[in-house]
Amino acid sequence: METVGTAGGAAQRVAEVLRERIARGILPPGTRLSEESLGAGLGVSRNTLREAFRLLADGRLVVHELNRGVFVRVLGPGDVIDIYTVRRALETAGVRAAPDAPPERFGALRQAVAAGAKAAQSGDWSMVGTADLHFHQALGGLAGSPRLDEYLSRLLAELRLAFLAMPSPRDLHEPFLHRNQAIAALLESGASDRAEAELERYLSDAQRMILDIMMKADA
Amino acid sequence: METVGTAGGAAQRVAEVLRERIARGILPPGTRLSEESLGAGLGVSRNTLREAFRLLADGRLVVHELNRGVFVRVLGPGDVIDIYTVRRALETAGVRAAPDAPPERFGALRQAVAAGAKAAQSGDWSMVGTADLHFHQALGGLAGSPRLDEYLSRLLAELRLAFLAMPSPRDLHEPFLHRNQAIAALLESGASDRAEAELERYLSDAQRMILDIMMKADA
DNA sequence: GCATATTTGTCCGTATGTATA
DNA sequence: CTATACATACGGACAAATATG
Repeated sequence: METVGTAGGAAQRVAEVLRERIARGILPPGTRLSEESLGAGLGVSRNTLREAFRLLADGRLVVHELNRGVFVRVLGPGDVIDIYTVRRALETAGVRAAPDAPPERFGALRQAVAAGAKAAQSGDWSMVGTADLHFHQALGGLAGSPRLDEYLSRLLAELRLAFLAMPSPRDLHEPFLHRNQAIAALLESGASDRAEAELERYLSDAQRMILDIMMKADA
Repeated sequence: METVGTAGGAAQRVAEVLRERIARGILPPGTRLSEESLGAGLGVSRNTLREAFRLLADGRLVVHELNRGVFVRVLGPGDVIDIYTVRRALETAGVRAAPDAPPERFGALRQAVAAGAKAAQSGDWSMVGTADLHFHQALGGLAGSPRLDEYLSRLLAELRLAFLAMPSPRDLHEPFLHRNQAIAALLESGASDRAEAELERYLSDAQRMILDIMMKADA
């Protein structure tokens, strides 16, 4: 009698499932995560579920209000500004490390650019969005630092919450497709200084765009 | 009948207590944190303790080995290199933001420098170490980003684990006292470019020193 | 403002699986 | 290889807080 099939701990597994559902928008921001109903659906006890909640809360994907329960996080303008501040720090660190990075690391970059182009051709703008996130994860990855990777990964997972609230994924991601490609080209040609400057502009523009749409939606 | 006196959740309280004990060296790296013995001493159940463990594990202060329990983390050379990579990214981001930072933020900087000087006078080199960490936390704080603050805080808490393994706190911290002061002075005079360069050198030297001592201790 | 129902917070007992002596 | 110790996870219980009427 084994309810679990995989190894690695039940709480982590449950957290991963919930992370996925949140990223997909199945559990939209603001949703309340009831211990009872979710636990029944996932076949785990309340105790295990609570451990999973701690994991998610620490990743900022949910907020834990005392004696009220956990809710999928809703991002405000302040959060977006904050996230972009740290993105700038981490991604530019990766770009600055590019000259000393082993050539293999550029593979992830090329791959993400290719995935973005392919998704755009088939009109799957949601997938363009994930390819964009992969590209920027790869930018940070140039630093070759597991911790930097992890922090950036969390940050981008949070940012996805903002993407979910955007009305038109196409308007959101299309303008940045070729800019990713341009940054990748600059990096491969060894012009990491210009790549960094271009990245800074990219991030500024993207931040402004998200904030604009957010403000409009509030009105 | 309330066992707890404070508000905020038992798990978080327990995690905070353990964090403190780890930072103080009461629970040295490698120590095994038994669910049973600790729970009895803290007056909380295993369930609550397990939730606290998840929190600490996520902060990398303890490692959670499946079916074996949790242990206070022992840092290897790779961890130190990694931590300094991310420190560089986050702290230089703070320094680069200094010109646009409101003047109040420099107060934490001055305060940390003063605390370091005072602790050095009284020969309390452990306190010099914490003042050093406060100073660098304040450097990152110049960016005005809650998330950057949090990531840097975690990072420095981890680094403290390495400090605990160092034989002579004085040799470790004394050489850097005046360098913190110099960086602060450069920042206040508006020369953030030179401050950034100085900070980069600082971090390189500190990293090398810790690694040297670590290698020697292994032999 | 009050009483009730729901939900969370915490603890305990227990069965099962895994690692180690 | 067996036995012991321990972590993992479940389910039930009760208190406390919150939400609802």
